[in-house]
Amino acid sequence: MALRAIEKRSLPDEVFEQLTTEIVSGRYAPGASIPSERDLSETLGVNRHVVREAVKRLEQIGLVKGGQGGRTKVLDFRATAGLDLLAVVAEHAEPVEDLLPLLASAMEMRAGIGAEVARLCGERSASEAGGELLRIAERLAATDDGEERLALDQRFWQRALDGAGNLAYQLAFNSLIRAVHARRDFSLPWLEQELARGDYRRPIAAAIAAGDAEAATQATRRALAPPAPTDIWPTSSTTTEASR
Amino acid sequence: MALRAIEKRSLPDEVFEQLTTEIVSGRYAPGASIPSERDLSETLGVNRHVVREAVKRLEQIGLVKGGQGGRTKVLDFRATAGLDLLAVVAEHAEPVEDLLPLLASAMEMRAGIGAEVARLCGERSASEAGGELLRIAERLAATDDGEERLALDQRFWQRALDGAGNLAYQLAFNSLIRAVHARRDFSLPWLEQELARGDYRRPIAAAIAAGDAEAATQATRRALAPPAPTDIWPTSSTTTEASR
DNA sequence: CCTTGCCAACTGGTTGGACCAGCTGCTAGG
DNA sequence: CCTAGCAGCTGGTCCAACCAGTTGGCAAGG
Repeated sequence: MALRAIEKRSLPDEVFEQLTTEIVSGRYAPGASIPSERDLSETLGVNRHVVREAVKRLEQIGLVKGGQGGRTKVLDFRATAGLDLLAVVAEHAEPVEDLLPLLASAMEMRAGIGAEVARLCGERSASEAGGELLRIAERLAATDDGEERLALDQRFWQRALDGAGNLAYQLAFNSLIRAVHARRDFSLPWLEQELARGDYRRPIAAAIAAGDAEAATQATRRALAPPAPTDIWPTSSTTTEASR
Repeated sequence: MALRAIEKRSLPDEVFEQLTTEIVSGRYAPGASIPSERDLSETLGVNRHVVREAVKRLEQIGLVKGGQGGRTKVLDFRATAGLDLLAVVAEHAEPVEDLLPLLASAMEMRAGIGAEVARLCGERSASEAGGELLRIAERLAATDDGEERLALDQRFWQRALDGAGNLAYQLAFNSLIRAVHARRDFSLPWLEQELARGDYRRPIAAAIAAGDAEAATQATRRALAPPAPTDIWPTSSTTTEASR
């Protein structure tokens, strides 16, 4: 049963990826213009409508800005794009070295909003969420499979987010998850080392169940505190090889 | 000089807005299908490409999921969409009552990541950022104009984010800002009451400048702690009237 | 009767070609 | 030298097909 769903890539997907890589890697610098739709269409050998759709998607996530008449210009995504961009950048970061600080920042944010979500969940729905969180934490402590851990971890936080009742945190979490999933090869080792530091979800679940919001925050902060990235990801061997 | 840039709304923008409103307001429930591109194109009196672009944008932000052959289905955005959706929902929330918890959640998140950003900035670039933050805080304390306060507040956090050196927080901040800007009529009063509670940025800046990360976190938490939404936004009068 | 297989109708995906509308930069006229 | 104006570029929209999957119903076979 090692079968997975086939990823269907449409032509606009393809174009979108190429353009994204060019921009994220800096080959199209902020302020510069990307080629016209007609040029791209000819260069890439696809219809202009296809190019158009890809460019429109770039525009939506805040990588470029177009406008009738003028050329389409590359933006400084750090200033204009939203959190959804994180997954896109993670997927297309070109020197893989650029990827590490990026994923580290995502993990750091995960720790930050995790602590806050634990607090809110403890304050707002300790009794409702507590039991289920404890149950998930138990199963998390029992399994050894990396993929299953990742899934359970996600469910754990999903439940905590429900309890926290904050849409913004919920959506932010979704964005982060997407970024992390885009690079499982890097995120799985991270999770492994988190678990290697001991049973780390049960104290959180217990604090929430007990309605001790402050303790839940502290437990989360302790559990998700990031180590140095180099402790997890070997710097060169697999890395530079993957970047070719 | 009360002139503002004219907002150009393209046809896809228009279609996108209509569909978004239908979905966010729940008239197209999760799991249901939206009309086919051809139907929409005929109903709305625009070309199918226009409809197509709008639907593709919905797909990108995680409101619907399409696929060749099958119908395009509405997703449960709480589970699938990223933080970028917040601004979209804020703009299209239909019973305006739905808007209040949403903006409250955005403000709550702002407080949470604000505290974290202040900590990181204090840890990582106290000396570089401290001075400028103090200067902005001074100007913030000196002005009375709401719009200028909003702009300065944004610059304050922008500088702190630079100092924190965390791309994820940076992008999340951009997303939140967009959501808040989408509803200035609600966010300006919020900021007003924050300021009414006293000079609130200087303690943060001072703590950062002093390199006391923990104090910076605490000062931020205190300054941005949310009051009950009803203390700021009158529940009915202007609200229900705006919803018509 | 239920199952199985197939096909028609419908969906999104892609193409090509045309024209409209706004911006930009060069150029001819002052 | 400056400026008005036009030509040629850009993105925006439309029409009319055809390709390629999915779906659901219908009919043959068990």
